[in-house]
Amino acid sequence: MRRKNLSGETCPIARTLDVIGDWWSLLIVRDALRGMSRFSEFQKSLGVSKNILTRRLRTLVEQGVLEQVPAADGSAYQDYRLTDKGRRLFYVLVALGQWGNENLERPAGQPRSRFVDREHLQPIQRLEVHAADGRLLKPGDTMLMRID
Amino acid sequence: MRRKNLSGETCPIARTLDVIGDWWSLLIVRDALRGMSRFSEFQKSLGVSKNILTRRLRTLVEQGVLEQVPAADGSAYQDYRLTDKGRRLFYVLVALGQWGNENLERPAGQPRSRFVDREHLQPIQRLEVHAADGRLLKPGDTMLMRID
DNA sequence: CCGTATCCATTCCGATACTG
DNA sequence: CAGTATCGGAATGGATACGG
Repeated sequence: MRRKNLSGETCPIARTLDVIGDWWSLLIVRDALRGMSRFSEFQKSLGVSKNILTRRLRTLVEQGVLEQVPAADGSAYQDYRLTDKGRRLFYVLVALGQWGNENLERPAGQPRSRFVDREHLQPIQRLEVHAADGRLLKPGDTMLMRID
Repeated sequence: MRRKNLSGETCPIARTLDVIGDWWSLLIVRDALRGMSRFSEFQKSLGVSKNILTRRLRTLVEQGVLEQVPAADGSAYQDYRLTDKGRRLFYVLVALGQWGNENLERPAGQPRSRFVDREHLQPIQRLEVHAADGRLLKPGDTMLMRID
């Protein structure tokens, strides 16, 4: 049988995973956040074959995460740009990157790497989760899922 | 050919995706954050077949996201508990959930759902990213990846 | 340079049947 | 209840060749 379709789930996490719950999609968004927009840039950065890059870009466009605009350099092709919706995946990527930096071994001799905002060159220090009453929530706090 | 192994990448996002960059893993962690620990609980919640649940649980244990402890109720089986490392995926799940709630359609008639901390019953209000100089970073700020 | 079209290998997922 | 074993179908990823 085929993989389950989560788009009808109540849980927003499940619905999100249905959209970008794969590997390449999030890495493409990462590169787009770093300013990449051309097919060849993504391909070079990811080392992925062209046919599957095509497929991923297409579904990201279909889902409104990316949009195609005529290339800025006047070439016959398209630029792939993040939509606002796609740009908001920023938080997801920061969370993934922070978890990796703090919880996974770096391969020997590899430096650390993280997002920096281009204007002020300030690296990201931390990610905070605030409750409705203003308190800061920590990973240890027991959670449940509430239906509003 | 087989899928690329990202565990040797410099980018922490890529390394993280190598560990939990699939569907079921993150949904299992979600349920574990909600307090689930038993095989049957996960299976019922996820609607996944038992053989693949077994596989996922095993790899999550291997990667140190879950650990097996003797069942609290004295039965012959195991409880699957989040390790600290696994518990820190909290931020990733909050980010995914927030993105889903704010950027995806809910299926018709479905209510909203989100994490609430069990003690104070406060729902999560927002997620913030702070730069090293204290400023708040927004999705629109252009980012680049810096190697430290 | 930017893709599309094939083809093949592998992996993944689900159903089912079985065990203690 | 908590798995394991096996099977088949589907989706995925990669190599490669081709076309605008």
